Amino acid sequence: MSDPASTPPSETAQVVLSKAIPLFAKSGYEGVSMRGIAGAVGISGAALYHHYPNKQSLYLAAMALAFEDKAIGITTALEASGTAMQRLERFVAGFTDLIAKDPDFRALLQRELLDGDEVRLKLLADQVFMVPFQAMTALAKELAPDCDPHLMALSMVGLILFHFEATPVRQFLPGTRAKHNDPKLIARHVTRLLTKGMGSA
Amino acid sequence: MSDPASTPPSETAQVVLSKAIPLFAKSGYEGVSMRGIAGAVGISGAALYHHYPNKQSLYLAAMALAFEDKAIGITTALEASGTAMQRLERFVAGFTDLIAKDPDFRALLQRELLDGDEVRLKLLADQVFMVPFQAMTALAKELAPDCDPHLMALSMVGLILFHFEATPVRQFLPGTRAKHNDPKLIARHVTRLLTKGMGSA
DNA sequence: GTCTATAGCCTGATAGAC
DNA sequence: GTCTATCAGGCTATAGAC
Repeated sequence: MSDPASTPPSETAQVVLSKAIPLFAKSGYEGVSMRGIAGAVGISGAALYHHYPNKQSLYLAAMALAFEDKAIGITTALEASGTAMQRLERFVAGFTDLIAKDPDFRALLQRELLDGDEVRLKLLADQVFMVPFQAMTALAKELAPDCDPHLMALSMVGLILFHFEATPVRQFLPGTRAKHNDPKLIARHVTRLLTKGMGSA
Repeated sequence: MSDPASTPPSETAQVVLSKAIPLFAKSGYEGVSMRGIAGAVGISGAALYHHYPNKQSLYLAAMALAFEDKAIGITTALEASGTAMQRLERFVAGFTDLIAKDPDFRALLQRELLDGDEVRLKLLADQVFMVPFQAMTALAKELAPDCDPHLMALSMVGLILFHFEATPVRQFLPGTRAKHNDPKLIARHVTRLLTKGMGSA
């Protein structure tokens, strides 16, 4: 059982989640079977039900682990010292790096946006986005006082995320270069676009 | 059978696709059964196999139909007369409208980016993005000659798309307003961001 | 805590009548 | 072109031994 505040989760229960996360990221909830997870862990399918009452609760626990602590890295860059511009630059670099280095997190994020129910979306919002989002809207108010800060914060996230979402289709589009996969280049591009727009000033 | 260039596809074969598209958009490939599609059409599961040899080919035909003609609306705005700025504004408004008015298309686009194999991604690239993407990079070269046009074109798409992708989670984020769902407002926000950035100039 | 065995259901796909 | 009936196999979940 995964249980809040009574007994600590057993070691195997944690291992199960760590093996399940990449599977769910790659194939989604319906594309992964309990047998498949059990096989990855090295136990039988029935043993899973000793740790989690059903597939849904296992999945929810996996999401909770996959999203754990993700807010911290995003927020620190936003709340660090420096000018608003410097904080923006650090946030873009940091979030780009996070997405680039944790493809499972990115895939699960995309999947939850498509298929998440109220409970799962609230988990995602509370655990990942709530805190940094407020710092982002605050930053937006500073840098672009005449823009809607809510829309601006979403634009920041989407601008970065989409360059990675689009990776699989980019190879079929004209003008692709290997460098377009480089997180550093993407971060520089996004920062420039956010600060100056397309205007060549 | 769905067949290229020999016999025209039967009327039922088309109806099957039009019923399958919203189902695949809502639940994904694995989340939709042949029986489910058959039920939506009003025929038995076995009858489907008279029109399509298996589930995969039915899905592929559904994607081909869902993506049909999507490039046209996107491209016309880009190739219309007027200044580069006017073309950008029309493109953003047009693409935002397309995404807002065809949620199935948006969902299938997201799903293909997550789960599409080479064949399906190439279909998506060729049928939807190839032509407008070239017009977009050309526009980017005009408006932002010192930026990478490939990255800029992707940024335009992602910036618009993400505001709709994020809709289900936005309700749990601070500062949400009903107006943030308005395509016109989103288009205005994106246009402003693309042209001027966050700078309050 | 893990196993084997299995129930009960749903799946994609086929056979053959009409 | 559609039907009913069916197959073979995968699925979640449970029962009960160890």
